[in-house]
Amino acid sequence: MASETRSAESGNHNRAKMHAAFEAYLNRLGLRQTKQRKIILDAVLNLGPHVDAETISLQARSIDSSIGLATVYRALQLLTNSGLLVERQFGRERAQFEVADAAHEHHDHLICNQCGTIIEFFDAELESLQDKIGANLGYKLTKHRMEMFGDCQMDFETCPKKTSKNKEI
Amino acid sequence: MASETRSAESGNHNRAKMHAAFEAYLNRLGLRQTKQRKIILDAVLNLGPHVDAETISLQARSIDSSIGLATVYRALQLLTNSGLLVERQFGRERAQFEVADAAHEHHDHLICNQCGTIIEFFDAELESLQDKIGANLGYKLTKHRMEMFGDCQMDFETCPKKTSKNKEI
DNA sequence: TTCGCTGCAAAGGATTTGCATTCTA
DNA sequence: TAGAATGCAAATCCTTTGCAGCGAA
Repeated sequence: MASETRSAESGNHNRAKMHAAFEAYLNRLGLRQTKQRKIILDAVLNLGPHVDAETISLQARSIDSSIGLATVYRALQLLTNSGLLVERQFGRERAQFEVADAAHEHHDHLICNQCGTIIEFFDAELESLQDKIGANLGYKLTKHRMEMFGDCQMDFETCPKKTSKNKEI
Repeated sequence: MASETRSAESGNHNRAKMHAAFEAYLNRLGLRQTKQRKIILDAVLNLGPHVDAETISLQARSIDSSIGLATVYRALQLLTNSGLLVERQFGRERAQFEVADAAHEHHDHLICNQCGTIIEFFDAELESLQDKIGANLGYKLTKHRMEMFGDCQMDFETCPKKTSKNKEI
């Protein structure tokens, strides 16, 4: 009702702004700009909102096949430290990186049991209820993570990822 | 307010019943009862409500030093499959096992940023709000996971685990 | 006497690190 | 040119697997 959903399409963030922010971050720390880092950031921006390092690596390699996986991980760490990306861990699976869109700084996830599709949403009522619960327990909350699992209306037979995300975590 | 907390002390589940249930499970599948499996179940019951495989292994080895880590992992898998334990993954850290207490089938977690203390709680309002959000997004929820992070009142200087749990996940 | 179990060691998968070389500033 | 960054391979960390011998039923 009060929840707003974020679509899964990419490219709704300002590419130039992201690159500028990354460059600024690198400069601030006296680090260097390299073509690999630019390519890796582009790869993240080109892919969907939830990507793992291997996918990013493949995308980056399609631009420059010499880019090593270690470089991808190192760049992702920089991007995460700079605040441009957020790293998330769903269950035991490989880490997922997502663009920290300033317009949607915080959101939660709804994950389809069958196909693994991840829907992002924000719900103000949920946020305030959480703060209230934390306060009742004597804690001042600094952050939280909430993942809901459910069944979508996809054609499960053809869903490429079906069955893989349905474990207890 | 409506939230109920579960204390972190161990031993509030019926040890004999757990062993009986495990034996029944093993029998049902034509598997064998071994002293290792009994020791490992005991280790879990003796330790707190959130234990990792290594801690369980150490506890089990203190009873029988010949028990191998692989045996611990295999037994934990059986215990998880039988429904007696639930395996949880917090961030990138090692998996935590917890006794699936029938009286508290579902609960969420509040984790202290400083010391890593895990508080379990259940809040009916939160549960129903989550279902509502899922329904609004067109999903029928099957389960969810919610983790809140906050600061407790412990003496941070002496807290053995401080700083280790405060990463973005 | 069967096989399921065990312990050990080796294998796995994701991520990190060491190091000589390459390249940015 | 200095030293940061790269690519590669080796190393980690947690967990799983293969296998020969052990032991429950």
